[in-house]
Amino acid sequence: MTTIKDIARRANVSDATVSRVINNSPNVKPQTREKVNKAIEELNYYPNSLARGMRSKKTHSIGLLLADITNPFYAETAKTIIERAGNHGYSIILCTTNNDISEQQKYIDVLLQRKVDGFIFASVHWKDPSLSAVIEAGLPYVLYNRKTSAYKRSNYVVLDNELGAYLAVEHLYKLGHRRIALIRGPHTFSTGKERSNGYLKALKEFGLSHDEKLIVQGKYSGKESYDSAMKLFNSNKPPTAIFASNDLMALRAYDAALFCGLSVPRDVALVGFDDIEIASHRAIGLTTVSQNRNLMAEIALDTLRKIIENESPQEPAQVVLKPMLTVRETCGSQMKKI
Amino acid sequence: MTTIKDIARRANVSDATVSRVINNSPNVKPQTREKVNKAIEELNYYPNSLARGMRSKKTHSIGLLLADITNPFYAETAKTIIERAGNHGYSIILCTTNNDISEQQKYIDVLLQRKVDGFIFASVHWKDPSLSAVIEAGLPYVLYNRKTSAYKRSNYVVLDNELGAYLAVEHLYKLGHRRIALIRGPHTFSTGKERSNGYLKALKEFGLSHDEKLIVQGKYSGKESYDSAMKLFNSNKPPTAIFASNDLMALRAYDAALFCGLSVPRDVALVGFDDIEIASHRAIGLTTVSQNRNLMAEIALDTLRKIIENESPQEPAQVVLKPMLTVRETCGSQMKKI
DNA sequence: AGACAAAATGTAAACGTTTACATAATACTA
DNA sequence: TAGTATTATGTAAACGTTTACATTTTGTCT
Repeated sequence: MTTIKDIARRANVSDATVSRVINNSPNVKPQTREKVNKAIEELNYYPNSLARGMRSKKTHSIGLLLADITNPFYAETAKTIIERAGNHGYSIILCTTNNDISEQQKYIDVLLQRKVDGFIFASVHWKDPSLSAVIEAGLPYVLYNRKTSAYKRSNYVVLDNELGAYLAVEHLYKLGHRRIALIRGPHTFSTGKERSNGYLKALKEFGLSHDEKLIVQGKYSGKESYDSAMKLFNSNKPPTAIFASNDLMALRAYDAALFCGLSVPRDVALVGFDDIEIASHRAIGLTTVSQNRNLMAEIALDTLRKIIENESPQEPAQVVLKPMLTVRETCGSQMKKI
Repeated sequence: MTTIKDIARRANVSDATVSRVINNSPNVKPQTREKVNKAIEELNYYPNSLARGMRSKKTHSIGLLLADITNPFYAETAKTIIERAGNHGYSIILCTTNNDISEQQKYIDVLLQRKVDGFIFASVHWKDPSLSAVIEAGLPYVLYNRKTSAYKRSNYVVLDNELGAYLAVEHLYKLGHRRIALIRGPHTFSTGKERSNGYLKALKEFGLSHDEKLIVQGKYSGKESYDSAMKLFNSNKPPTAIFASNDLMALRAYDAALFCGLSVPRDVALVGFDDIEIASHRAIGLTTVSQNRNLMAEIALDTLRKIIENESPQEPAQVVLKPMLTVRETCGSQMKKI
């Protein structure tokens, strides 16, 4: 391993000067800089991040905690974050929690040991004690997509989920649907809760009765939503439309509908949430609540970077983005006459 | 920050003893161990990974380089790797290269500075000089999915892509198809090349003429495959079946077919490669070459871990897994009579 | 040319561990 | 019980940087 000392010896300067060159310190004679760079080149030297971090208390690494990287929503936002971080000299340590708080806790501990400069969470629960370790350590963090009740002064960037859900149901209502079901996401997450709220709000506003039979459970990934949709279709008064709390769930419902021999949208209309890539495929054509994912991820990263680099304990950045409805084929323009 | 010294003082032992406790060294009196653990508990101490890595030359971190995390194939394998690594005390630093060699080179440099214990690559090109830095540094690495010609003695775990493609074309042939097109992946990757080879081999074997007009270009992600499929459909002798080099490309072709008013599989049959999650959705039903992704990712990680932990420079581990064809709806069981 | 300010460089400590080696405590043997 | 082997603990150096401070060099002004 060639170290800063080797360079120093070769260039006939002190370690400190080499360090100055590496760090682009202004006060170094151009001639010296050149000498040092030459030695660096010749010996194929690159600095040791561990030693740097050890001394300077900055590792230029960020912990990113996601529920599930196979959910396209997270994959796409992670991509944005990783690339943007890389462009600014930060590396991303990626951890996936499977929505398990104790997993998250475990990863937070690991990342604290690794001395990350900050955290980005897209994995928090509404009740989530695990952030306390981060806060005690005094490390900056930003939440995206999901908020938590545990720390009101968190930095976050989220969507107006209630509005999104409202728009979805409104659309269905205007198409003539009156029996609109909800496959709700887990209420242990702000997204699940808020989207359910938006659904209920719309029902009330349009004078539709709140029928508990039309509300079924789902998880954001996995097969549960499929079974829940089946339950809806097999009930004695099935819905004419379904709003699902995310696209993955909507796709499961779609799958279940096809299994039941139902046609979408003729027999049942479908709206999802997230606008993942596949939603726009012509074989799917999922109507969905869309959000500017890139923007969300960008804001999350930039906010964190600003906090890390300024160290200024300003007011928490709390951004709420507005969703819009992207209309495709799964709702049709007419509802089936019953 | 509470350090090992604080613990030592509190427990009335030396730093070395604390270190021994932390590292589960055998030679420490149970009573002492308890004393130390108590102090650790009380002061809420956790060791500093940077300092550890600095001294012990092991960071328990692994660099994972992928082309594109939004491709479900990579997302799913990454998930497996991240989780499995976490279970063994390793953290994953994730980098995405967008199939750009210079990006890859850049990330390799960063990861070398960060003193990762090893690399996992699913991003290598067939001609790929960027690994040389890893090899010079003497760090272990494992390739998965793609091989490279640059280093014959690399550890890798890949699929028998040629066989996979052959199976796909064979299936189409047996269904009666004689004009079978290929949307080929970039030949700058082993996967693209090998899958094309399998296609050609099958053509030859079944006595089908090799028609260059039936072979079009695609990239593994992005819209290019859509345009290429359009070209096929708009030609004066369109194919009755298409084999695409991965599922994402097959989905693009599917989309293009629908845009052209073609029915799948009545007007055109479709086979993909990878068997990503959405392929099994009933609205899609993509026939595809499937592989045991979990297995591939598991082997990749376990192989790397073994090398890291044994340090033994054995024979390179070179694993080739066998694919199988998963038949769904996009081929039908009959071809259209022309 | 001399005095002073500014710029460039050097020195050495510090960051928080692990580890080779030395030493002390304990257990075992005859 | 003395002598020895074994186990437990301590000491101090080392890992490769950065940085506060000290020192030297260079430049500016009269």
